[in-house]
Amino acid sequence: MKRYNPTDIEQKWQQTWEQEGTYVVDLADHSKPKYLGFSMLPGITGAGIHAGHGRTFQFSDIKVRAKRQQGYNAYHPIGWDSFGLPVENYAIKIGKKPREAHDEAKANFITQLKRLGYSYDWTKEISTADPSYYKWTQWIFNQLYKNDLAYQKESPQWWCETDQTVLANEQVEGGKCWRCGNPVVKKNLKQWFFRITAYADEMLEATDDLDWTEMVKTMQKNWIGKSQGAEIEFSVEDSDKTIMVFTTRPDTVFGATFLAIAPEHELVEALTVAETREAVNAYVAESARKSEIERMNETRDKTGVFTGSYAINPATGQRVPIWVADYVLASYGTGALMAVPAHDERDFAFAEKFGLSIVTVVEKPEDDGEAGLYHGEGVLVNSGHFDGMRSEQAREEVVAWLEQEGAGRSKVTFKMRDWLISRQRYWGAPIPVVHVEGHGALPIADSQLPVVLPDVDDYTPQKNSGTGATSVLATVEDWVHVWFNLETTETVPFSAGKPEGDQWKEGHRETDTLDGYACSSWYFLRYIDPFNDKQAWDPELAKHWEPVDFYNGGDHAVAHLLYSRFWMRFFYKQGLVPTPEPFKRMMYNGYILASDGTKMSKSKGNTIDPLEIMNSGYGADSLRIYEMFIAPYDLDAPWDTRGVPGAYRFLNRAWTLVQEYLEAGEVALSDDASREILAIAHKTAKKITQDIEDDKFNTAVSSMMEAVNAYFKLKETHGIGRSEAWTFALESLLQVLAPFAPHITEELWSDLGHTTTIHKDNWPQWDSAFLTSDMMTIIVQVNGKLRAKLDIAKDTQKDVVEAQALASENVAKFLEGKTPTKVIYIPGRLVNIVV
RNA sequence: GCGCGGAUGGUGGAAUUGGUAGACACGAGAGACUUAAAAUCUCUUGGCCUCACGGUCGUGCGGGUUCAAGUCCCGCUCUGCGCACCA
Repeated sequence: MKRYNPTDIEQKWQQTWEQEGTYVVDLADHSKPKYLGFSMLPGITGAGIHAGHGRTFQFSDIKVRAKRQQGYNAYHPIGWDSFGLPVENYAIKIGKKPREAHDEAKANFITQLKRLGYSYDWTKEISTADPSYYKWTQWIFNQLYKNDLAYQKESPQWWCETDQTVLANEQVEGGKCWRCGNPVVKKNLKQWFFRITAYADEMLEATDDLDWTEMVKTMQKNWIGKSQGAEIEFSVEDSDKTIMVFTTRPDTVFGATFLAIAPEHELVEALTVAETREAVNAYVAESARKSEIERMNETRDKTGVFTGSYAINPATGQRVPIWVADYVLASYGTGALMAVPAHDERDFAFAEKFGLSIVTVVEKPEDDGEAGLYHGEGVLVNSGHFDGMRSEQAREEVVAWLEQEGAGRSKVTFKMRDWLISRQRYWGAPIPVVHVEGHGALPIADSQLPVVLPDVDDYTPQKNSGTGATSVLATVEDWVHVWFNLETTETVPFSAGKPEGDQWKEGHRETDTLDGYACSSWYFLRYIDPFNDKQAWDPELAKHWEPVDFYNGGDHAVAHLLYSRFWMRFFYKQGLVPTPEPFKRMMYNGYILASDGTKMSKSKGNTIDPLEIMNSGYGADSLRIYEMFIAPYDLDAPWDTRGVPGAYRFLNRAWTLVQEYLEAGEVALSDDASREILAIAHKTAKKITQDIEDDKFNTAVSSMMEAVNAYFKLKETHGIGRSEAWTFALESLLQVLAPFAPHITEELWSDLGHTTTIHKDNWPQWDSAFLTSDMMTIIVQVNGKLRAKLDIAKDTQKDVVEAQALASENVAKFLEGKTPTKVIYIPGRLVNIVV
């Protein structure tokens, strides 16, 4: 009998697929329904992938393979997240130039991915660091700029001293840099931003309707962080100045007994009186010295200092002291708040510490134990003509009243900030802008894109330290220094000499580069038109191919997915894409943990290299089966070294079935035997189809194992060989197994005499006639406990079933002669006898 | 602190969404084949009582609803993840 040798057959079929272009897609072919699915763009952060990454890529492979077999024009594209900090830091680590380090590592990635048998269309591979790609990233920057969604602003921003660059809010994780893990500090810098907040509200609203893993949706909603509230204006006593505060509880305005403003607030200086000047200056200086992280992580002890000024509470008309306190964030709301110590924990702590007055304005329900502080809803007191009103209602009425008085209005505030996209690092797409003295920062004409990243010998950020917060590009004089045409927005090198005309001005290129996340926020659109040199993509193709039908990954729950949604929404408004949301289905998958239960990581040396598993003789298919079988997709699961051999045993049994079938010749089966075999075949085909649709890959595998086990038993009782039933059973098994184990199924498919690939237009049709039996199993319970089972004809009437249930031996024993008080019959399922 | 999950055999995990708890796999044990081993095949495998038939307990803990609860409700414990002085 022919033996199962994965190494031989896998290599053979991979070559065949490549030669025959099995997975190559004609993007212009719209004759079949389309299916576009892939996993998050792999980044080059090391020399290759580990088993956990492999699992991630396989989810989309299975989804797309199944659709391809089901007759779709199914496209599984691949590309590389080549630009950005991860790649550059990897290059620094191995002491090579980024391009070189990237290309070398990429070769390993390709070897691994090809060996794993993913059905990528390799002819359409893209890389975000190719000038033909980032030309369009820069073009998108220009479009955003034109639509007032890209701007430059000086403000305090997160700065990573180790990586020598600013970071977006989304890239600061618990006060640490997402790449190097070192604490970050706030620095006041002039930076480029994308105005993602312009779409905050509509993205938030669209989130609920997405078919995405719930956790990711929740995280995104929290990140956007919408708060409905009001802005209330407090006038400063003996001054024409006013302080605007934001609050979500305007109903408590009568209880606002002091104001607290951030140390960075613009009015700190003006509000400080002579007697307090020294103390305030010291406090502000100390706050500035401390990083925001320190302020956060230090004790939650409230600190602050009185400015000496008072404001007037517009509701009560009373004067309230104005304090400077670092628990007020300059970057949220208005950087100032009205403190209502009776109804806010932080304000309460502050008031207690500094002996400020506490006025209750919402009555606490009796059953709420906490003393002196109540932040729930209730009935208003001490609130003038609002007394007796419920706080929910008062919230609106107080705002209406303040509005009438000209002292406030309702206001929505978001936690999400604009997306900081400039980086002081070399390895990224240059921001296509020239600074011209007296004219500001001006984008370069689309026709002159791409602004090519110049090659430099030493790109490391250390090279540049001391020159300030700019990238190493600032040192490339002949690249930076240009003549800029104010009319055409074209540039020529400064060294070429000044062209004719007053419109040509001396300028300097922007030396910051775009965040790598910018490059990966639109690649799903380039996938559908990867060679277009006239436009980023053809909107007509986008109409056909977008949105992405299936997307998955185990990271970037906020940043990448939020940015991509923002850009897609922008493109939608520009009429460039057919939908505002990029990913129809987004599956957020768990990780493979090392066998010790910790996260797999290169630095810990606990990674599993898929090549090693495959080379040890088990091959890609066994690895693939195990990776799907190990756990449901959304769970983290520890790697078990004995799992792959287990998967191999299953494939080997499937192999044995087919080989025995081929060697046996024809076999005559009784009708009952055929029916038994076909019942399993049809049931399995249906179950796997549904499981793949529902992303239940682990139970899909176990169902196939059950089928193979059942066939092993049936082959003993009825014999195996050529026959209608066995042929259908084995062929349908191979068809549903093909997305999981593409090589062995292709080999066996060919052994069965097929001359075309199993991987296209090949999916079993199940017949529900085989799924129903004319018998049913009825569970018989007494008082809810299982006592007997009945196998009876399906059309048996209710009273007959009940009579038989009552009559069965074991049941009678438990009835102890008593008459049942109640008999419950769930048709086709169970009888419960209550005594 | 707030938000979202999770807790089922020795292990990873199933369970038609209120209806046979523990599918499938790993591990373990026994047997067949073999001079022997590997591979392969077959059987057993939640605890306790019983030669068996069967019984009994059992899905983190304590209550509850129901004919019936792993599943629903209330109150806890532990745990993973995210956000974190967001007014």
